[in-house]
Amino acid sequence: MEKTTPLQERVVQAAVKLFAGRGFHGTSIRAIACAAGVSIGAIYHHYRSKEEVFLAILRREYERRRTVVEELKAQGMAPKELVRCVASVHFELLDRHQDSVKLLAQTLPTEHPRLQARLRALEEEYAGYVAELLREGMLAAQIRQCHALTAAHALLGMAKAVTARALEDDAVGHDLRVRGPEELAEFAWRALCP
Amino acid sequence: MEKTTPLQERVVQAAVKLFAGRGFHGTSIRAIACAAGVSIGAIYHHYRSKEEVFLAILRREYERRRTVVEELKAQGMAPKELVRCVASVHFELLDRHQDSVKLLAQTLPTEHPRLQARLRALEEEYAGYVAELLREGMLAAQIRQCHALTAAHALLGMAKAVTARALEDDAVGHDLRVRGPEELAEFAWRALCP
Amino acid sequence: MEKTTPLQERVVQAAVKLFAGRGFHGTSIRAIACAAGVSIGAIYHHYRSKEEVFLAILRREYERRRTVVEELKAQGMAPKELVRCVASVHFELLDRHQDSVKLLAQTLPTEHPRLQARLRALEEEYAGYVAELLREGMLAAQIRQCHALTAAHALLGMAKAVTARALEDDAVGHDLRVRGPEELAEFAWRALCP
Amino acid sequence: MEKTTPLQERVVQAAVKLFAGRGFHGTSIRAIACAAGVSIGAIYHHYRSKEEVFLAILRREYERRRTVVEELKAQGMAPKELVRCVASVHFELLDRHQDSVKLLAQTLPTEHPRLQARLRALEEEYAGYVAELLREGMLAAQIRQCHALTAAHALLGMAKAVTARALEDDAVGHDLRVRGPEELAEFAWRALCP
DNA sequence: CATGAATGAGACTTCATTCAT
DNA sequence: AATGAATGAAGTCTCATTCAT
Repeated sequence: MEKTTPLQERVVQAAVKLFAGRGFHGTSIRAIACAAGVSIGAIYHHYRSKEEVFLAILRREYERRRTVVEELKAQGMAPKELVRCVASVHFELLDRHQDSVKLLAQTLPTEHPRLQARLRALEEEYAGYVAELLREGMLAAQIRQCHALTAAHALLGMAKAVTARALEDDAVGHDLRVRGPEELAEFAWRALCP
Repeated sequence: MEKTTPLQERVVQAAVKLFAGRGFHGTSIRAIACAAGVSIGAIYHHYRSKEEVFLAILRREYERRRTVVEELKAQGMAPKELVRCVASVHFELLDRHQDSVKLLAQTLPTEHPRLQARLRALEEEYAGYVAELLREGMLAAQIRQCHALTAAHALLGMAKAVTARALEDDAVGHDLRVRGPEELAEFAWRALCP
Repeated sequence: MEKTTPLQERVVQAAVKLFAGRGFHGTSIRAIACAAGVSIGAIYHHYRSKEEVFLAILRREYERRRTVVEELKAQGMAPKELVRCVASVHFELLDRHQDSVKLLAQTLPTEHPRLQARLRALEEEYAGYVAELLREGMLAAQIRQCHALTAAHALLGMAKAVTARALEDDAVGHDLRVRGPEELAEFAWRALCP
Repeated sequence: MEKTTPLQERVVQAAVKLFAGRGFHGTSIRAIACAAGVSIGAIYHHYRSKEEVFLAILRREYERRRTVVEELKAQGMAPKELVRCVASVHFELLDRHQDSVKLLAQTLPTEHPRLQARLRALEEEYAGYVAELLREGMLAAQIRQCHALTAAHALLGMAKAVTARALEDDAVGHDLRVRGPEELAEFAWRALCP
């Protein structure tokens, strides 16, 4: 685990909020420094570049999601239930981590040319993790035989899209924040049940 | 229908390729002008800003997708089949329009702060169209009762994610370009069948 | 006298209004063409450049002012009265030619580097004309002995400044449009009476 | 009092010279940066925009003129003498601050559409200050009853025009630089004496 | 460790002007 | 005569990053 200083914590928190609201390019280092109440130089002491700040955040978020699922698994949750959780884990985190959920739902590798490869690797890593879960489920005959990685991407893609829509502040958004998790879990389960 | 001059056609074609490869921010107007073999001024003669070029492209692409589905519907295709098509329409277009497919699979409203609302509206419009298809399917008892708009976003999100992955130039990508359409259609159909 | 086609008339009228409101640089040829309801090309048929349009207007305005004074002189008005008129001639024209008065009151040779010399020449020409009037007044002992060109510039400068202020749409502006001419004439006369 | 860094001082000095010579639009930020021997970014570090540089200069110049008059007043100079000074203060400053005198003599609110209001406010503020001087003079019966603000604008307008002419590098200009102050003071005094 | 002034490349955009039709 | 699409130079401004203090 990365050790983070209090300053890093402040930077990350400010950055998450800004990146989520205005995207990678819409957020300047200066804005982050300002929002975090630290100097520009201080950020460059801890991160090589703006891109590194961005990546550090995404890494942490994907890690967080894996941890949630890993704990459920450790508690003996069955694969068929895990699939539902993967689908709705964004929603579970919505209350306490709205900004980071928004960031994840709104980030695509295209966000920055030079970052493409690394962002993709991050997504692929998480998709690979989910695919592995699916394979275990297939072995346990709790999930239908299918192309695990495709299914993983489909699963994550749908979760991302619905979450993004749920974050809108309109009638549909409000509705989705209530019914989204269940709808999504149901959707996922039906698509993957044997 | 928008009439497009030959120059506009050249601009759009160059822009699609660049936006798809390097994203909105990674693509400069100069690069587009260069690639299209026109002057910078000529682009601004036809489009108010870089954002307008981007929007014009996306509008056209969504329009194209709607047209494809609309034609199938006109030929009498049943809702249960239409759902499969919506899921795999990106793949249908892959051969002739690789760049635009890539662009659509890689674009999120966050791409540009000032564009967010309009990009979202575009996505929402298409999602609304798909939701309407689903509702018709429900009436015909060919699709299970569900929250149509959520299902539409889920459907499109999964298609987007899988397509994006399929566009990668690695083993999985190649594999997906072959098996993706069927997997996706199956995934969608299972999730939505009565 | 320059002959002007109807098209030129439309161009000049539109240009005066725009130049007066937004200055030389704030006014584009396109805006003029648009406001005049003619094509850009048409403007370039009649004027070599935007600068020529601007100069044509200023020439016409200075000419107009000279004509007004010249007519009064032809009617036998005494030098001491003419001085008052020169001071307030802007106001005389205010009702029918608000835009051009505004333009003249707000234009300085600095408006455009490449125009400086020619604008200055125009101002100098008019100042020279006024200086000549003053010299005639001195000969007739109706005006005190003074450095005529200095006095002319002072006279025109004060008229310009007060007119500019009078054109503002506030309480002082309204007040000045009523009392300005008399105040100005009095000011000028006291400064120049023997 | 605004504290100015050495860099700001260099920027302002270069900017004054350029603005005076080529006007606001004829002077590019790049040219200022070049002439000041600083980077473009450095200018934007200290000023929000080119307009702010321009305004900062004008503010300083008007301030300087007020200070000159204020000091004379503090030394007990009578209103009737102060009027003469206000008229010729530009000339007093000519030796040491030729560029800024030129700038002031050649600047009108129209210089830039978006700046109009603020430039006008600056002029109006100074005119208001002069009007107040005139009112004090009227109370002391050293200046004739008149509309103070009109008189102030007239006074400043004439000073501006004569100064501008004096700055020309021809015979008249040379002549005016010698006789201008006295002529102007005389002109002003006659126009305003009881 | 921390600061923030300074850098300068590069982005978007405007606009006077030209020229084929 | 008239049109307006096309040009491309030039302008303002932003921003990631560096470095002396």
